[in-house]
Amino acid sequence: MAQEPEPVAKKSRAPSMHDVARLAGVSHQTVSRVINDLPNIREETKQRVLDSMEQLQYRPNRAARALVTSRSRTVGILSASRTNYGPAASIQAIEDAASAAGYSVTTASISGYESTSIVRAIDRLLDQAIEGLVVIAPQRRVFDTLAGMSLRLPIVTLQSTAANNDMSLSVDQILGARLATRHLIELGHRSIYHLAGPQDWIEAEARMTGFLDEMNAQDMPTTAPILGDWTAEFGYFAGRELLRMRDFTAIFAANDQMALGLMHAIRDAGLEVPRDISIVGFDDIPDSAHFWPPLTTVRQDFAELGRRCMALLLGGLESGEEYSGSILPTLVVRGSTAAPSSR
Amino acid sequence: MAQEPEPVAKKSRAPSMHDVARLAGVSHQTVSRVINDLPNIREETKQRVLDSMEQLQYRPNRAARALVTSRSRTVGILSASRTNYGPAASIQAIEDAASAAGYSVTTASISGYESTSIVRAIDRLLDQAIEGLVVIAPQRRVFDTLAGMSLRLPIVTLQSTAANNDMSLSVDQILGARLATRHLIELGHRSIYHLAGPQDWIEAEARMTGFLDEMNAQDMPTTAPILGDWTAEFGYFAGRELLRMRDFTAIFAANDQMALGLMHAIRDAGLEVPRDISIVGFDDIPDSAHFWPPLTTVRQDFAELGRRCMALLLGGLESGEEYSGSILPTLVVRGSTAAPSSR
DNA sequence: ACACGCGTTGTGAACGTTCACAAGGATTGT
DNA sequence: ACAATCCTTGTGAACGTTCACAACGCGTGT
Repeated sequence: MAQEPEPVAKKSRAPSMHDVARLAGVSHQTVSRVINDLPNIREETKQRVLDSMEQLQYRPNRAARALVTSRSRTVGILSASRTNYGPAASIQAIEDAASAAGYSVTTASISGYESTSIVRAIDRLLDQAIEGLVVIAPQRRVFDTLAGMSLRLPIVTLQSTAANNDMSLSVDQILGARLATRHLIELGHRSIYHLAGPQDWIEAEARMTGFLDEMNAQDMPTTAPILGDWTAEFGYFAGRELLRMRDFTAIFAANDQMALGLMHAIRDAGLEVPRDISIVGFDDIPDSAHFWPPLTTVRQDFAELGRRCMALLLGGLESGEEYSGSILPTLVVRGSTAAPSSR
Repeated sequence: MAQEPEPVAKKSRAPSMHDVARLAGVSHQTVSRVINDLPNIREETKQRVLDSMEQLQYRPNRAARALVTSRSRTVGILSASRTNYGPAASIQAIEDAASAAGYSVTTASISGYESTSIVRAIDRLLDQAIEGLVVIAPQRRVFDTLAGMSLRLPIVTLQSTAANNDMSLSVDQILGARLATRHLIELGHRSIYHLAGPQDWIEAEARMTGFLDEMNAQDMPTTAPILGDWTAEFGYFAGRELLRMRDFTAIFAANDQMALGLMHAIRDAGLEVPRDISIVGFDDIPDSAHFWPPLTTVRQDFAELGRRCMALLLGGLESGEEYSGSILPTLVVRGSTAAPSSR
C-alpha cells in the first residue's frame, strides 16, 4: 500500500497572524494592534491589514491568546436540572449577555445527587480555566462542596438567599412565597398546605420560609410542609395522599409543575379547582396560563436574572467586590384560586 | 508612593509542567508522558510524578495543549429555543456524553429570526475552534446559512430528516406523525385538522408530511394545516379561531404545548376533550401526563438522541464518514383521544 | 540646524504544552 | 565479552499570540 502524499496537500493549518502580516506587508505586531484595536496606527495601514484578514479568512487563535494572557474569556455555569424552564431561561440569558461581552460559556450539570458528581462537574469547569462561575438553582450540597474547594474565582449564585462570601443574585423567593400565601389568606382560606421543593435546595427552603413567615404573621396554624422533587409526577402522588384527609382548602406548591400534578390528583378525586381547593404555583412558566384551570402563580423574571447575573460577574471580574441583589417577584392571579366554598 | 512588592507575593501563575518536573526530579517530557499516560515509563517514576502533581495541585493548561495540537477538544451546539423541553433534554444528554469522552461543550443559540443572528452564532462557535458541530431543532434558514459557509467540520443535525451531506440523526418524525394520525383515524375520526409548527422548521415540516401521508393513504380529505409557533399561547388562539367552524372532530398538534393551548380554548368554548374533540400532541414532555385531560402524544427519547448524536460525532471526528440514523417514536395513548361522539 | 518628542512600526522573548528525535542504561543473544 | 536491541528518559523546537521595549521618521520649538 503506497502511502502517497495527500492528493491535494491539505496540511494547511489555519492562517496565522504572520500570514496576514506578510500579505499586508507589515509586522505581526501591527496585525495584533489592529485586532485589539489599539490606538496609534495609521488609518491606511489598518485598512490594509483588515483587507488581508478578510482575504485570508483569518480568525485569531483563541488558544494562543489564552496561553499568553492567561485569560480564557470563558465563564462556567454549574447547574442542576437544566430541563426545567427556570434554569434554562436563565442560562439562555446568561449566554446572550456573555457573548455580547465577548465571553463564551461552558456549562456543567450535576447529574446525580452524590457529592462526587458535583466535584467532577466543578472539575470539568476548572479544566476550562473559567474566569468566573455562575451557580444556578443551587443546593446546599453544592455550596458546601464549593466552599471546601476555596476557588480563586468570582462566583455568582442565582436564586440563593444564603449570604456567603460570594456574590449572589436572586428573585426574592421569600417575598414571592409570602405574596402567594397572603393571597390565599386574603381569599379567606384558613387551612393551607405547602408542597415544598427538595430539602437541600436553597430556593425550596426560601419558599418554605416565606410560607411559614406569612402564616405566622397572620396567626394561622401551620402543618409541616411536604417535601417534593419539583416534578408534576410527585405533585400528583402527593395530591392523592393529601386528599385522604380533606382538612385543607388550599395548597401552595413550590413550583408550577407540582401544582399541575396536584390539580390532576384533585380532579381525579372528583373535586374541582378552585371550587373545592385553591392552588397557587411558583415560577409562571409559559404553559401555566393554559393549564386547567389557568394557574395562579408567582412570576419570576428569569431572563432579567440572567442578564443582571452576567453584569455582576463581568463587573466582579475586574473589581472583585462583593454584592448581592434581588429582584422582586409578582403575583399573577388566574383561575386556580378562589374563596373557599362555605360548607 | 512606594511601589513595594506585593505583600505576600501573589504573582503566582498556576504551576506548570516544569514545576512538577522539577519537584519530581524528571524532565517536563516525562511529566507529559504521565499525563497522557503513554506506555514505556517506569512505574516508580510515574508514581513520583503523580505525587508531585497532587502536591502542587497541578492542572494541565488546556490552552497550551490546544495551541500545539490544534485540537480544542470542544464541540459546539447550535440551538434555537433552548427553553423548550426537547432541545434542553438533548443538550443535557450531549453534554453528558461529551464530558465522558473528555470533550467540553459550548452552546450558541439563535435569538431572533434574522439571518445575521445565525451567522453571528456560528461565528461565535467557530471562534472557539470547535471540532464538531451539533445543530439542534434546525430551521431551513440555518441549513442554508451553514451550507453557504462550507465548514470543514463534522456536523450532526438533530431532528432533521433532510438528507444533506452532513450526518444526521433523528427520531423519525414522519413515522411519529403517521402514528398519531392513524390513531385518530382508527378511532373513527373523519375530519382531522393539523396544527403545525413554524414553516421553516424541518421538524415541523416532517410532522406535517407524516400527517398528510397518512391521511392520503387512508383516502381522507385534508385541509391545509395551520402554521403555529410551538407555543401554548398560539395553540390557544388558533383553537379559538378553529372553533368558529366546528367541522372537525380531532386535531393533531405538532407539539404538546400547542396541544395544551388547544385544549384550553376548547374548554373555554364550553366543549370537552375528548368527548367533543380529540387532541393528539407530539413530544411527550414530562408534564403532558398531567394535563387535563392527560395528553395522548408521541414520545421521543430525547436523551437517547443526545447520546447517539455524540457517539456519531465523536466517531466522525476520526473517520469522517457520513451517516444518518433514526430512532423510532412511540405513541402514548392517554385521555385526550376517544371515538367521535355520534351526532 | 539641532535636539527633542511624539506617533508609528518592528524585534524578540515568553506563555505551557506536544512532537520528533536523540541519548543513556539495562537486557539479551551469540 | 561484545554488539544489538529495547526500554526509559531527556533535549530542543514549534504552536500563535501578547508584552516590553527599541527604532524609525517626521514635525516642532529654539
